[in-house]
Amino acid sequence: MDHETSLRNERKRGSGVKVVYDILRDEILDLELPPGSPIDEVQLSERFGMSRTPIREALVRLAGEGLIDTLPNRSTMVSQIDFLNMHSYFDALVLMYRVTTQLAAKYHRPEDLEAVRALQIEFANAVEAQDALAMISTNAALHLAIAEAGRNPYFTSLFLRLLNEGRRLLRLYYQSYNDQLPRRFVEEHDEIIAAIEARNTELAERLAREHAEQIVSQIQKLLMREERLDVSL
Amino acid sequence: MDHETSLRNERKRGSGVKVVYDILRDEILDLELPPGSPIDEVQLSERFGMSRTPIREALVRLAGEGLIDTLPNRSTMVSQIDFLNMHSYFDALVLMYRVTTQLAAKYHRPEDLEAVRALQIEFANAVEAQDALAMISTNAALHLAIAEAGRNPYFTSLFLRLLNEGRRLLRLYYQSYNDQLPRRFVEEHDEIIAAIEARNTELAERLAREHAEQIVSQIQKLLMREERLDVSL
DNA sequence: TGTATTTAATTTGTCGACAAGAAATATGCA
DNA sequence: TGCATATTTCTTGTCGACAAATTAAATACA
Repeated sequence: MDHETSLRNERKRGSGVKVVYDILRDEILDLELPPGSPIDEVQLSERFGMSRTPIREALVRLAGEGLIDTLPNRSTMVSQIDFLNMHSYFDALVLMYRVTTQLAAKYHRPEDLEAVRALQIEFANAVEAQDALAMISTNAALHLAIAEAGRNPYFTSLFLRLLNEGRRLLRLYYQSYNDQLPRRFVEEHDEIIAAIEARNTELAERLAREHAEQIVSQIQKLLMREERLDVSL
Repeated sequence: MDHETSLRNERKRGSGVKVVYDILRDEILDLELPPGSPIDEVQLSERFGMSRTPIREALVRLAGEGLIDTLPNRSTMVSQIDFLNMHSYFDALVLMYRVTTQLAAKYHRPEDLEAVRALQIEFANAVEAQDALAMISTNAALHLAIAEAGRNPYFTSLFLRLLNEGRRLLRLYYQSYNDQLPRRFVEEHDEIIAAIEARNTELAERLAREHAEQIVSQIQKLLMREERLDVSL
């Protein structure tokens, strides 16, 4: 009996949905469940050792965030990454980088910066260790912490969705993170954090914009390369 | 037997959740279910003539959009309107007005403008008839149609959420929409639509910003008045 | 009478089962 | 053999029931 099903009996009432939701969400974002993977309710209920009801509730929440697609009366599967409308994604991502960083410079409190700095150290360590997966997730966590310091839940929730989507995207290409580029991100983060601390909203916004555009152009390069590969097949 | 329960037998499989979701959503946004109202699952299942399972699924979706709050193992109720952090709301609303209108000027197609114009006529009619509820909902529909012409689903979905929240807010104060102000909105809409059609992104963005700030300052005036009333009690 | 502890009632979370719809398979017919 | 139709299998949507958690009521005790 594996760990998940062994929790069957000791599970607190009401905790089942959250467990299933968190695990599936991570598996989708880490591409352990790649886009298009079929989601079978009975299979999941066997795996997690619970009935289909809490499984379904977790699936409804995942569908609400666009992580899975549900065809009525038919199969449900992990949602595809939309490569055709990628520019919409980049537009939204850059704008949210800018606005959340700007607001962080305006509204942050000292304790916010502590959390941000801790994550920046984690990110630097991941870069040093060349651990691409850790880089991806700590980078998202860092920028989310900055967004939270900006104290606008509307922007923060959209940004979270975009960062998650990006986590999936970057996971596709994490091999190509290798040489000098990550270190540059570490330096850019330091500059952004300094601007936030100095409450220099204009500078923070500009740095965030440049940082975001760096990332976007990097992803676009990877996409281009991949598209060329596709064509050449 | 009322209309809703009479549909019990003729209901298509899978349609139940959507029906409950749509009806509850509208009732919440129209303040027929005011903030704080208790949501009882068995009561709803009796009202809609179906079991608790589809009701619960609809509630999970509503909770995902922040329209209801659920305390584990305890009651669930219509979420409060957060008057304390209203500036976050206004910041997000103004930015989404600006960016969606700008993108509409850039990416719209002829058929988009037809839909927008139809809604603008509806809005003008509502203003003429001094029908505040129709004004609120057609205004939201109009700006959502503009956002859809901009073709960025990330912005559109956040904007939808904000417009819904605003629908609830405005519904609180719809009495005070009376004299010359609404007509000004009609004119501003016309100018915005013209700028979009001319593909003048800068002008469209500026007009949308001014329009949004008009609306925000109007709401703020109403809030101020209300706050003063509260204090004087 | 007031407070603490038990008991009952209410409401949510979970379960197992059944039925409807769609896909896969099998059958009938030219 | 090729195609249309019927049957079976599989998955989802819905149901009614039960159990756990919480709240309200009732009882006991100082």
